[in-house]
Amino acid sequence: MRGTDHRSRITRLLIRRALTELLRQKPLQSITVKELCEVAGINRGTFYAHYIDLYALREEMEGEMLQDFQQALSPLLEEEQPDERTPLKITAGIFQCLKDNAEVCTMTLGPYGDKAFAAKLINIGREKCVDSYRRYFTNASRKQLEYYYAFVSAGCIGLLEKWLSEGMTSSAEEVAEIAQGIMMSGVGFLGQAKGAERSGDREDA
Amino acid sequence: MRGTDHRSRITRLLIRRALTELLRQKPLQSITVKELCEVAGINRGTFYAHYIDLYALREEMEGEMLQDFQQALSPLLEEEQPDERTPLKITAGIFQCLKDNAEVCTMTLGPYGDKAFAAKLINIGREKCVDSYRRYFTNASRKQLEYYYAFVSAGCIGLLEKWLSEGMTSSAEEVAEIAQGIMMSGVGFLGQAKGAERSGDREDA
DNA sequence: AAGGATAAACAACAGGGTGTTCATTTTTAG
DNA sequence: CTAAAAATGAACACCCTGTTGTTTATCCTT
Repeated sequence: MRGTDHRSRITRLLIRRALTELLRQKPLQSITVKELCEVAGINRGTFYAHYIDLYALREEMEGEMLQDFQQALSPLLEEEQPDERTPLKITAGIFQCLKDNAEVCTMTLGPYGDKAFAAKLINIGREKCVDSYRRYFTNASRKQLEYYYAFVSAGCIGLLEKWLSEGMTSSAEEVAEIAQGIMMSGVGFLGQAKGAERSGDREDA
Repeated sequence: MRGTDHRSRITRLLIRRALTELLRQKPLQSITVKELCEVAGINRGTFYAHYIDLYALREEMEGEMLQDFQQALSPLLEEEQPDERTPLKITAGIFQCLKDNAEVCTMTLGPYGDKAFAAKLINIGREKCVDSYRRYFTNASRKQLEYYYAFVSAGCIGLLEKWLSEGMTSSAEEVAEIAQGIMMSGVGFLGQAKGAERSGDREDA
């Protein structure tokens, strides 16, 4: 990588914006360096002065998103104020962080996103969550805990994709409540089933 | 596509096997026609005699998997024997079908799989499921139903990926029970939480 | 079994993207 | 203002692509 020159920073910004733009339309593998440089309005040689290839570029951007993500999460996961961090607040914090990084989310988790990155995201939370489950559900088998995590982590990303596809019009809290509700109660989240109906108090609009 | 000649069928078999083989190692976009032909042991020109490009090849294979899938599902979804098709049996049938098509599943849903195909799979069940939900959960909003489906369909695919990564050692029924359990009860699937413990009857080994 | 038809193998081609190098111009920083 | 750093444009050999034309092998029919 080149230095912290004013021009260097601008060039890298142009490159990143071009990639974000192009990843809205097609997968990385269908994007050529030449194409990206035309969109960015820079010389092709200049690209190679900054990055080895398109994959290195995406990796850098994903890495920064990952840092943001972990940083935004750390206060929520700290041991110091266990009274403050209710499950819902943690979930809401996660979705808020995702909303703040909407562009990168689209890039990495949208239709032309990077499956490997999604897997990485999931893995970050895995141990912590499974350990946490294990403390509360002492009778569940390790296998059950792992499968539960596999399901709900993928489910959350599916939810996020849906949210993205709708332009993230709902608030982070709202989506977090949905995720929370499903993870906690399954279909129970949808309210009383027909036939077992009662004077319903539910949480929809 | 060429005719049904004996040689043609063998050639196509070789091509398909080569693609399946290569997709274990890298995404389609990183595979060249040249490479595939070397693996398949055929001439590069011969490939173009059968397929337009690698994407057409994959599409054909995915299409066949999709047909298998819908065919395996149709008896489960028919209206004729509604007493036979309990939710668990349907779910088990789905996972059994996925297990029968393990190779294609790895190809399309594994680490180097095709996000678009997963999305297509999800969309197939969407309307049917949401309509079905709507009948049972008359008080839930459309948005809740859609978000619930987005979550659990993605969750099921996440579960499938986990299952695949473990070589599908568990039975289809077992995985179906897990999926069913989570979808129905959320964390409740994991048994009684600590603090609210009672003489537990759970379903693990 | 012979012969016409079909498909595969082979070779050659232009076209386009890659990654690198070099000389040149522009911009930044001291 | 000057020297260093960065961007540019052009050129390059390389590899993959997709196509075409020719030759060889295999098939199906008679």
